[in-house]
Amino acid sequence: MALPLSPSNLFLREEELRRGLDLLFFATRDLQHDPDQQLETRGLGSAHHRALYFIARHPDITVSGLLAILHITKQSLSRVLNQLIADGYIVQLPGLRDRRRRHLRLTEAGTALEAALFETQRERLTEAYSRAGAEAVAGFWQVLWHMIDPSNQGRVFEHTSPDNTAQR
Amino acid sequence: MALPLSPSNLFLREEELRRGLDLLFFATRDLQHDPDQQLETRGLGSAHHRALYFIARHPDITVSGLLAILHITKQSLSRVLNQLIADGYIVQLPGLRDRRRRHLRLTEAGTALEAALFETQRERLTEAYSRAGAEAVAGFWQVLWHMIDPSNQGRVFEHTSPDNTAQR
DNA sequence: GCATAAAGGTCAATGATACTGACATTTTAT
DNA sequence: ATAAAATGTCAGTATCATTGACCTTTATGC
Repeated sequence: MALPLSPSNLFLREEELRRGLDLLFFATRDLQHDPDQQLETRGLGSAHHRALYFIARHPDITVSGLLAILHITKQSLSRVLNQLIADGYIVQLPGLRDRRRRHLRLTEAGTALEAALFETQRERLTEAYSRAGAEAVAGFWQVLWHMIDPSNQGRVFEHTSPDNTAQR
Repeated sequence: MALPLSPSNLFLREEELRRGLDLLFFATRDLQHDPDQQLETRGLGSAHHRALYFIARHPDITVSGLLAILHITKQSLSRVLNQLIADGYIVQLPGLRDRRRRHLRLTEAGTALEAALFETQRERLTEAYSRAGAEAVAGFWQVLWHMIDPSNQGRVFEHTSPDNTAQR
């Protein structure tokens, strides 16, 4: 017969793990809902939002770099990028050091759109952060950080790639 | 000219908000990847997983209740539920008090499948919780909780509906 | 210099998940 | 008796993803 779990480890019981799954589901559900109207009026979807977001986050990221973040196929990404290019939200610039690489960058319109989409999420995020407090936010980051595959953790905040030399 | 932000509010700057978005993306991306092989071998997808999860979480939930959680149309949910019923993972039981309602319940096979899917996520979650510590987990919950629309917060941990009277 | 690999693009077919709109059934409530 | 609620279904469509095959351009290793 096993002893009851010590109180300090109660947060590892199944109910506490499922509570985290519940909260993650509802929070991301509501958070992703915010930019939707904004996107719909321009004939775009969540896939375009994700691409815009990470190009804003990592200026001059290559196609491979974006694929490594999004974990989709290049055919899927290609469709999304071509639409964003056709609509004038992003541009591709061949690399100087390696001209096979296409570095992705937001145009002025793309920067404006990405900022508008972020604005729809800002209030929810600032409300959540300020209601929870700075210490809670630190914990929030910690737990999420450790949920990420260690092999990917290194890439999360890598904002300047070692080869971001693009024309212009 | 505005004064610089006070250090106590630095966590509300845009970079800190975007950091949360980054972490949420990568953590949920990796977390949702875990059950995928398990699901694929049985011809199921993430939509089936979500339904199984919330039926496990809220035994005897009605179709309306599940729709309110998932925020999809009844046509979309119907397809998913019919597959799960056909495969013997869930059953529908008419309500005793209101026979229009269909209460959803996992079968033995459904309970086993849901448990197997949860197992694929358990290690990642326990690792994250224990590496981050109990205090961080509390913060993790707090921030996510405040990200949820207040109108929905009440329903998050409502495990026994006021009318869960189902046959058998 | 030449073979090979890397980075990227494209065509075609398909699958999973979602949507709108319309309509039907059963049961409850007024 | 009629209206409304809860659920189901048919039909068509959109979005986002997949696999597989093939191609071009450019870089690298020998």
